[in-house]
This record gives sequence, C-alpha cells and structure tokens, in this order.
Amino acid sequence: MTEAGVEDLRKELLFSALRGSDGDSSLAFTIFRELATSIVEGRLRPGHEVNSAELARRFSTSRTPVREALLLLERESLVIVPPRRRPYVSPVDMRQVREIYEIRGSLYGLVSELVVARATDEEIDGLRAWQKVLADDAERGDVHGYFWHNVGFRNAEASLSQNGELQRRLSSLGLQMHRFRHLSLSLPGRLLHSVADHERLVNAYADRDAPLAAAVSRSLVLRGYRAIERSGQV
Amino acid sequence: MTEAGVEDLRKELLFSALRGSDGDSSLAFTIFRELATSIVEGRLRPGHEVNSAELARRFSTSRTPVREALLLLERESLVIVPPRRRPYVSPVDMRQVREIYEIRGSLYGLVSELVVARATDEEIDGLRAWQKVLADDAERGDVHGYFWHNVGFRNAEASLSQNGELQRRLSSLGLQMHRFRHLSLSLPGRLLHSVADHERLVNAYADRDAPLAAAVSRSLVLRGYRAIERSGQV
DNA sequence: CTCTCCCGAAGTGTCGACACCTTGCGAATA
DNA sequence: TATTCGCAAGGTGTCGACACTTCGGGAGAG
Repeated sequence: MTEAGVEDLRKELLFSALRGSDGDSSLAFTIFRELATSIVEGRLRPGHEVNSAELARRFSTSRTPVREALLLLERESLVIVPPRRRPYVSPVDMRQVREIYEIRGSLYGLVSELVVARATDEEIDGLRAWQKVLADDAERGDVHGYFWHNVGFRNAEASLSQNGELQRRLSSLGLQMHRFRHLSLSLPGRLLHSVADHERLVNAYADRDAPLAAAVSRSLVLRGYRAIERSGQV
Repeated sequence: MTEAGVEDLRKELLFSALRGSDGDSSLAFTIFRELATSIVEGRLRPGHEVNSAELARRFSTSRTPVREALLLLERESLVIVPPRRRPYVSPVDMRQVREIYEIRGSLYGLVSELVVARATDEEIDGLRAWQKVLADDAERGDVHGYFWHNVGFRNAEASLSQNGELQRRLSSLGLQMHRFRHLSLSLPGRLLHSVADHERLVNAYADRDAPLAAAVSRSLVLRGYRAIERSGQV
C-alpha cells in the first residue's frame, strides 16, 4: 500500500460520486470534477461566489456546460444556486455537520448489518487486511495515510453490502464530509480509539454478530462527530 | 381531513423534493415537476424514451431548460441520461426496490430515535392525531386516503427529527418509492397490520422508548417491502 | 436468404447572442 | 450629513443554430 495507492483512493472518492450522472467525458463533467475537488479540498472557501461567465472563460467553453456543472455540484450540496442570483460555495455550519454525521452513522450501521448477512468469510478477511493497514498507519502516526486508507475500508464495506443505492448515497455523503472530516482525525488520541473500534468491528464481522457490528460501526462514526464537536472548529 | 387535504399532501410530496434545487419558478423546474409527476404516477412507463426536442416543442421552450429538467430528474433517479444517447425513464426492478426499502428502513429508524430525543409531548400528540386518521381510513377501507395520510404522517415525523438533510433525503427516496409503493398497501390485510404498527410506534414515542420506536419504525417499512416482494409484481 | 456496409434521419452537446433581473454606486434631495 | 432614488454594469435564464454522433433501414456482396 504505497503512497500511489493513497493517491488512487483520492481519485476513486471523487469518481464514485460521479457514477450515475453524466459520462466521464463531456465538458460539464470535467468542470464539475475540477470544481468539486477544489471545494472538497478547501481551495474554494464556503461562501465564495462562482461566476458562470468567469468559469466559462477559465475553461474556454461557453456558459452552457458550466451551468450544468453547477447543477451537478448543487446535487452534491457543494454549491447553492439561488434563482436569478449568483451561485456560491455552500457554507458548512455545525448544524449541518451534525446532520450529516447522524445520517452517516445510521447508514453505516445498515452497511454493517448487510455485510454480516451477505459477505463471505474471504471478503471479511479482506476487511481485516484493511484494518491491519490502518493499525500500521496509526502506529507510525501517519495521519494522512490513515485518513485515506480509512476511506478505502469504508468503500470496501459499502461494496460488500451489495446495495448499490446505498453505496451511491454514502459516497455522496462522503464527498461532503471530506470538507471537514480531516479535522476529526488530527485530534490527539483519536487514531488509537479509531483503531480499537475498527478491530472490534472486524471481529464482530468474523463472529457474524450483526447487532454488535451495527452498534460499533455507528459509534465509530459518532465518535468522529464528537471529536469535531469538541474541537469547536468548523 | 378532507379530500382536498389529500390533494395538498400530493403537492407537498413533490414540492419537498424540489427544495434545495432551483427556485419554484424557472422553466426548468416547471418541466421537471410536470415530468416527475408523470413518472411517479405511472403515466410515463419505465424504459420510455424522453426526447428533449419533442419536450421542447410540447412545453414551447428551447431545449436548454429541458436539458436542465432532465438533469434534475436524473438527480432523483427518475430518468437515466446516458452520454450522447437518448434519455429514458429509469426502470424499476426488484433489486432496486429492495435496496431502497433497506435504506428507507434504516433512515426511518433514525428518524424515530431523533423524534424520541427531540420532539415535545405536544408534537407527539400531533403524531397521535395523524395515527387516528390512519386508523379511521383503514376502518373505512379507504386505501387512497390511507396512502396519502401515511405520507403526511411520515413527513411529520421527519420534520420532528430536526434534521434537514435527513428530511431532504427521505423525501427524495419517497419520490422514487411512490412509483411502486401503492402496490404494497393494496394487498389484503396490509392496512390492518400497518395500523397496528403505527399505534405501537406512537405509543413508543409517548413512552420515550427510543430503541423500541426505532425497531417498530423500521419493521413497518420492511413489512411494506415484504408485501411487495410476496406479491411478485413490480 | 443472410450478413455487411453505407448512408440519411434524428438527437445530443455546445456555442454565441439577447432580454431581463439584480446589485451597488453615485447623484439628487431633505 | 444622512437618506432615497435612479442608473449603469454585470450576471442569469433562455433561445435558435451548428457540428458531431448515434441509430435504423436499405442496398449490395457472399
């Protein structure tokens, strides 16, 4: 699992949110991906106004594909497009963070139940492999690696749920979450707690204990929320 | 609660899915609402090809607003827009039905937990009032009324969860679900089971019993799924 | 008779233009 | 000086047009 592997996960994150929308060609989608990345990674600040004419110049296109890109961004709740007014990068406040974490906690609880019901033993071994990588990252204090490998673990779980709609919704939520999620893991002591939870989760999978897996999975998400809440930042 | 009240709920259903998108004026949105209604109510069959040029003629506009409307429909998973190909009304298969019910069950479980935690006693009394209307509909065998009052009950619950993101996602799911949900309730005996579950749910609210409320709420959704599954129709 | 290739009809993606609306600055007024 | 009104600049929503792609049928080869 090299640094290149981490880079792949980064691409994958944005890719999966795309699925079900336009093809990956088309100007609109290219612009969408570019802007989505900028927003998620914080280069475009909340509240920043996005001007369709200016974007059209920047990407050397007309305003039509830009408009469509803005609609795609709105669908991911990254941009707000008020009627007849300038679109702007959607703000993130503490309330929205809480709301998203609540939803995510519930849905990952569901994922865990479905994994218990549907994954093969080999697939659960695969999850354990991910978990080992996480433990290793934590031991080395590699927050960046931990962050993205965690994304990988989550994606793997979601895929094992055998519920495509669920996967799509989670990746959409994930896109939004990555605007503030890094805050959670950079707090001292978080990594070790998180590692312990992951281990408990994988064990619950191996024991085919659906209620326990769901509870651990959910508390894992909520622990992340409480960390952000306590830090007071957003 | 007259027939007009039912009609209002119908509008509300489609309205709430709109929120967060374009304003309610704008041609694109008008076209979106019109087509969404047609699809949800079954006048536009799954697989039916939608031609942007023809729609433009029908609504006396250019193709630009039509294209945007199609993107909005795609966001609600009502239409599939393959790149460079004709868009068509998205098909519904048994797998997708299962996936959506699984998600909805989980999210309504969350709603119930949040209602227990956040709703006032008066608000819970309000839910009991809805429940009484449902019981009345069931006794009279009024499937149509029951169907839409059920939507009202669900919306009321969602609103009490004090989680706007959750509300938005549920109403989006609800839009999709209404393409096949009516199948569930028209099965014999369903209404009475459903009424009993609603009563247990409201009682759990009154007792502030979060785990019970969540479990009942979820099983209520899943029972609907199993009814469709057994009927074999889609 | 079947299969392949080609071509025309039709549809999509993109473009530049135009009218209307919003917004912020500055002039006119009290 | 503070406040209101009006206007100009800039932006959005919509339009009609054009090139490229896809799809289906029909001609021609085997």
